Amino acid sequence: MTQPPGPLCALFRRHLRDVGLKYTPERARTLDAAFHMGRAFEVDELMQELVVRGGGASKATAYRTVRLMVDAGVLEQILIDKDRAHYRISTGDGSGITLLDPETGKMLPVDDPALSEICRGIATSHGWNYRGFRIHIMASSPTPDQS
Amino acid sequence: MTQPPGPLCALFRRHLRDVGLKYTPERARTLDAAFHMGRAFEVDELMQELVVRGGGASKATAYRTVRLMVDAGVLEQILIDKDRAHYRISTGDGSGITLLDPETGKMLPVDDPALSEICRGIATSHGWNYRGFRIHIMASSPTPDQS
DNA sequence: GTCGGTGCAAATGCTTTGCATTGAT
DNA sequence: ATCAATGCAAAGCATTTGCACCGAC
Repeated sequence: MTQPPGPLCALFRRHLRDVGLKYTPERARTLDAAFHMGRAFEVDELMQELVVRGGGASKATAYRTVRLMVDAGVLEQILIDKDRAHYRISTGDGSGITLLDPETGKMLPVDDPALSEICRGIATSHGWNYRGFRIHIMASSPTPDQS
Repeated sequence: MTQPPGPLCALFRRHLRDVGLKYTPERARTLDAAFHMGRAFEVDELMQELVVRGGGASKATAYRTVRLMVDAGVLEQILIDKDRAHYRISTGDGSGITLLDPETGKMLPVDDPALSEICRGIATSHGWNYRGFRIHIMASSPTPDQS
């Protein structure tokens, strides 16, 4: 059973402690499952992954746990589809560029320093106080076969 | 009564004709109102604007008309908030940049042709088939007083 | 025994849809 | 008369919440 990397786990545990909740085996399994999705996912898909890994969760619990992970900064919500929320393991820096295939959910974080400068410029030129940016570049990934 | 620019109107009328519907005064007013929002808006806000301009619309009609405008390519849906759909006058290229104040929820769609080129470049340099991009620039909006 | 965890079902809130009425040609 | 537009209320759907029961310390 591969464990998620320490930092994620620590982040989650710290948050749970801060709000007076416990790091239960259930929640550990959910974190584990989220980490092993390896791509953006919906709550539904996370629930399926939990079942596959043994020991599912009710809809209510799944949603509650996902929210906890978002609050903890372990997951971030990404907006691809108006109807269903998608999540992924957080990039952690609040800003980021992500190549994203809307169909498969596959993601690839990329970097481009020039973009952050441009974004900052756009904000200031409108008189806004720049904080950060998030870019989703929608694209079809090369070959769906080779995950 | 300021009319929306011809191209938008033409786009809308053409689509309506294509699907066998009419360009009624009601729809003209809705297009007009959407154009004059001058910012991203929710369906609710569009309904309020319609009331202000005289002659509101029922929830059902408002939603239906917004959908028609999206289908026509006059509006595009922007994904900022999971709970409510936001729309704005289409930039035409399926991509969009939005200034977003996380605290107030205020949004301002902006344009920057250079960015789409950069994003396209990023996607292709990774071997992905570019579709579009979405940029959220987080920033604090200026105080409303000095608008 | 006290707290929090969980699941079920009911509630929410945005959005869509069914249906009867209304209006235009 | 026909065909589409409109409004109301009901339906849909993802998500949240109320509540009762269960388990750990």
